[in-house]
Order: sequence, then C-alpha cells, then structure tokens
Amino acid sequence: MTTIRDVARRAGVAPITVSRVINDSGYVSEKTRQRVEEAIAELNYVPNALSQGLRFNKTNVIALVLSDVTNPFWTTVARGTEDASSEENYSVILCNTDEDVAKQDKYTDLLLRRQVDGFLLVPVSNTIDTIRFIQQQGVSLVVLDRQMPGVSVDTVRADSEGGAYELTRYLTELGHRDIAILSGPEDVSTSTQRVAGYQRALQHAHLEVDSELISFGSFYQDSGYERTMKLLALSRPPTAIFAGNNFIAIGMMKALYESGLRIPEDMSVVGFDDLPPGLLVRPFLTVADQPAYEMGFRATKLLLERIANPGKPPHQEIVLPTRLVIRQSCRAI
Amino acid sequence: MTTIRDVARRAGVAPITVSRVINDSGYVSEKTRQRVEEAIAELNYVPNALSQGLRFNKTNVIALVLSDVTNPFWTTVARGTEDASSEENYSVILCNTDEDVAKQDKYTDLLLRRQVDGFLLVPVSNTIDTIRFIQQQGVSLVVLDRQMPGVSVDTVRADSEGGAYELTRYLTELGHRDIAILSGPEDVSTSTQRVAGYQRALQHAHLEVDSELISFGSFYQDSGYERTMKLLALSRPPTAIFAGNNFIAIGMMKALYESGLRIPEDMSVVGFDDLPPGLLVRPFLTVADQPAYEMGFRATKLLLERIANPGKPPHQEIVLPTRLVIRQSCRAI
DNA sequence: TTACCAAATGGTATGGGTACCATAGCGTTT
DNA sequence: AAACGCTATGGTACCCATACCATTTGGTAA
Repeated sequence: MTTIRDVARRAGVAPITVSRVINDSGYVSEKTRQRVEEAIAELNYVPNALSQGLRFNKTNVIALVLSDVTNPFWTTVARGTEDASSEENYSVILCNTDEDVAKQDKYTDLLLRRQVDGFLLVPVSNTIDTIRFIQQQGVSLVVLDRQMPGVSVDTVRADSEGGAYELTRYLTELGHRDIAILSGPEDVSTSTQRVAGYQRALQHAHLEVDSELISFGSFYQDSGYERTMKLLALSRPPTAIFAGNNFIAIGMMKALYESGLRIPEDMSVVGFDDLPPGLLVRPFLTVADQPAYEMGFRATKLLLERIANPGKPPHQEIVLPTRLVIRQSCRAI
Repeated sequence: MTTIRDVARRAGVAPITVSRVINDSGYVSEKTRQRVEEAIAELNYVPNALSQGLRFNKTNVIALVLSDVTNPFWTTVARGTEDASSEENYSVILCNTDEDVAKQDKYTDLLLRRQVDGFLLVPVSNTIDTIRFIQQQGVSLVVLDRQMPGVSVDTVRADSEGGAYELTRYLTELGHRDIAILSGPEDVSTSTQRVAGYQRALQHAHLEVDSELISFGSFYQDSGYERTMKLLALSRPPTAIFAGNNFIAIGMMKALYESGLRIPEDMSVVGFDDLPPGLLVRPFLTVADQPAYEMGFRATKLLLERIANPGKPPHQEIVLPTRLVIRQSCRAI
C-alpha cells in the first residue's frame, strides 16, 4: 500500500507537508503543492481513512439499523438516508434485524467497535436497553419510526395515530359501522397508535368499539391473510377492514380474493403505508401514506447535526404527517 | 472513550494482557482473565475496530455499489449480501450510483479510503477504468449482474441470454410471430444479451428479425410506457411484447391499460425479473425470474473467499440460470 | 543442584496520519 | 539595524491496539 511517507519521499518533503496538501490546511507553497500532487498522482496514493478516523476520533460513517430492507417502506427510508449522508461525505452501513433482539445486539456491538459516528435505529420492541447503551457510549442516536417511552431520545416518526384516525374517519363518513383493524405487534408503538387513532375516530362517530374487530399480529402477509379469514368467519363480519401496514394489506386482499369477495363491492379496505408507486400498474388501495423518503432524509440530517454539535439541546421528536390517498377501494354504505 | 489502557489500569495489568483476553490469544492465567473481564464489564469497554483495522490491515467491511436500492431486484440482492456477510462478521456499506459515472467515481474513492476489504460492484456502463483502478489498488472485487468485456474479473450474473431465449421461445411456441422487445440501455450487457437471446429464439423458430420491433432505452417505467405506445402506433403492431426488466414491464402494462387493451386477450406480455412475490395480490405476469437473493449471496461468498485467499486462481464467472415462471399473461395464437 | 522449558506478563515499536510546537527565511516597520 | 510577523517546512508525540521480543516465575528432568 502507498502511504503518506511514500508520497513524501517521492516529493522530497516531510509527511506532514503532504498531509497539508491533502487537507488543504496550513501553509504550502505553490511549487511544493504541485510536486506533492504529482507524486500523489504518480503513486496513485489514497489516504487511509482508518488512521484519520483514529486521529480525529471520527469516521464519517453512520449505521442504519432496521428490520428488513426488503420491505419497500424501509427501502425508501434507506434511500433517503443514503442521499442525505452522501451529501456530507458520510457512508452508511446497513443492517437488518428481522425484529430479532439477538441480531440487534450483535449489530450494535459490531457498529460501536467500528466507531460509527451515529446510529439510525428502528428499535426492536422493548429494547430500551440498547438505546441506553448507545447513548451511554456517547454515540449520537436517532430513533426512527417508533416511539420509545421511558428514554429521552431524538425521534423521527410518522403520525400513526393521526393517519389511522383519518383513514377510519373516512370509512365512518362513508357510512361504515363495522370496521375491523388488523394491527401489528402489540408491543410496537406504531401498532398501538394506529389502534388508538382508529378508536378515536369510532368514538368521534359515536360508534361502539368492538374488541372482536381489533387484532394485533405480525406485520407480515400471512398474518394479514389469516386474520382476514377469521374476520370473514364471524357471525357478523365487518363491512370494512383497515390493514395496519402494506404487507398486512396484501395478505388481506389475497384472502378476500380467494374468498370471492370483490373490492370495494363486497368489502371496503384501507391500508397504512403506500406501496411504492412504481410497482403497481394501477394502484387502487386507499391508504395513509407515510413519507418514507423524507423520514429517512430528515432523520439523517438530524443525526448529522447532532454529530456536528454534540452540545445537548433537548431531544427532539419529529412527527411527520401522513397523507390520506383516496383511491377506489371503498364504497359508501 | 474507554481504551484498552483504561481497562489495563483498572485490572492492574498491561494493555497487551487485556488484548490477549479480548482476542483469546497467548497465555493468560484464569485469575487475570477474570479480573480483566470484570474491568471490561465495569467500564463498558468496546474495542476500537479502527486501530485493529490499522494494525491488521483489514476492516471486515465490504462495499455494495449498485444503481438503486429502490428497485426490488437490487433490494433483494442487497439482502443476500447482507446475510452472507454478517455470517462472517463483515459489515456492508451501501451506495447507490443511479447509473451515474460521477457518483460511482466518488464512491469508489471514498470506499478505497475507508480501506474496505472488498467491492461488490454493479458497474455503470463503460466504466472498465473503475474496475482496473480497484484491482490495481489490490482490493478484491466481484462484479455483479453485468459482464465487462476487456477485463479479467470475478463476475456473478444471471443468464440473460438464456432467460430471454426461453421467454421468446415460449411466445413463438404459442404461435406468436410478431414479438417486440423493449430492452434496456444499449451499452449494458444485460440489455444486449436479452436481445441476443430473443433473436436466437426467433431464428430457431425460423422467424425473421424485424428491427422495428427491437428497441433499447432506459430501465425505467417511463421508457416502457413510451415505447409501448410507439409499438401500438405501428401499422402492424406486435401480438406480444417482451419487457426487458421489471420496471419496463410496469410501464408497458400501464400503456396497454390506458389504451384499453386487455392482457392476454389483446396483447400477450412477458417480462424479465419477477416482481417481489410479497407485493402483488395476484401475480399474473409470465417472467424469467432472476435469482436475486442468491446472486447477492453467492457474489458475497465469492468475494469473502477472495479476501481470505488473495492468491489468484483464475477469475471466475458464475452465471446463474433464470427460471421461467409461466402465469396468465400470454395467449396462444 | 543445575539446566531447561512452559506459562505468564510486560516494554517497545509499529500501522498511517496529523496536532502541536519548533525553526528558518524574508519582507516590513520603526 | 533591530524587532516583528507572515510564510513555509519539519520533528516528535500521539490516536488505539497488537506483533515481537524480553523477562520473570514455577515446575520438571537430568
């Protein structure tokens, strides 16, 4: 490998002078600068960011720890993160936890060793300890998507309660009285907040909350499929179903399709999270769209700001509004 | 920050002894080991991977440079990469080039500085120089998805020619004689190879190749949409269309839908790349499915092997077969 | 008892780059 | 001519962990 010393020897100067040229700091005469730059070009010298990182105590690397990039929602968040960080010459290390505490722990340790300058974390449920540990190590941290009660931490998330309220309100105004919700895991804030918004809308419409119509489960398709089948088997099935995320919505629609029920003629449906616009020929599902790209982008900008100014103003919680996108998946009753 | 010296002081030993405990190397008495481990726990010591990397000349980080994670094909590749590398305690830095040479150059430089142990690269078209530069810096490299003539380099890709042949063959056997292909950019190997497979199938069926039915363009939806519209405006439009990738297929289907043409009654269509199974309620498009996850996984394993054994056996080219998935988007003629 | 060896531990240099301080040349001010 | 300050450059120590060599202790073989 070519080092700064090789370049220095070739240019006939001291290593520190090469360093000055590279970083454009301090005094270097035009003649020397040229000689050094020639030497750099001739030797194809590439500065070693490890030793710079060691010296400066700064790596310009941040970690993005989320459940699964395969979900287009997270993909989009990841893209926002990448764009925001590359603007400031930061690199992103991507890690998938699959909602598994062990994986999250493993990655946290690995990333701390790597001296990442900051964490963007979508915490696995009930892992406040991880957050505390990162904070205690003095590494900047922004929590994404989920609210973590019990710790003071910067957070960027979407307004699950509000979005769910709007969606449900839309259904009640169409005349629906029996509305089911297929939410996510009970220990994830986004799940409970979506149920809370749903309940508030029902109350607003003076409808009773029927616990049979509320369910929690995983955020994956199978769960949407199975729970929809159960709903259809009820003595009095709902006239509308609210899917707690995009995957649940897919499972739900599959179940309806297989049961021979048409949307919206036989069942009105709405969902949280849009599916990526590129992927459907004809999007028809009415949804509360979360600004995924913006979420990634803003969380990253906030993180980089925290890294740049480690002085501790109070932690922020940025709640981004969702957007009600009305399409053709609901009918009036 | 807590360093190995702090731990050593606390445990009353020399730093090197702590190092031995951490890495489980050399002789350490049971008593000392315990004292050191206690000190580590008490101080929440986390070893600094930067200095280890500097010392060992190894970072356990690889780079994944692709065009855009937002495309589900690449998302899946990325997931394969992440899984394969985390198995061996490697981390992945993800970069999107958007097929832009300047971005690729910028990232290459940045990643070389960061002393990544290897590159997984989906090269922007006509950028052999980038590949040469990385190789010349002595960093392991595996090219993904695309064939780069003119350099000797490890490559993992899918069999575009073969997949295109199968798809086209399927259409000719259904009786189609006027088959159009909407390929990707002319300077990307996957595009030309798909056209080549298409042509071979036509020749096999003793059909003439009509250059009016062959087009190159971007891999994005708009391009698929526009070129489909042009095809429909021909005096003698095709009876079947072959979309060169998943996004082109979406654009194509949108154009057909807006033109009031039904699939497969009025137009038979096939595509390269499947859409992620999770994202469609009812997949109906007949496709040549590329093993995206496996591609990422195997390319990563190959890269890690190269990193572990820098001895240079001849470069490999691994060509993964595509899988013809027949659904309901074509009719016999 | 001496010689020798394994076990246990530590001192110092090293990896690549830079902060800090030192030095020297040269022009300007008084 | 002395004093000062700016420009230009270099020496040394340090960031953190570890390779290498050295040293000490205790035990076993001759």
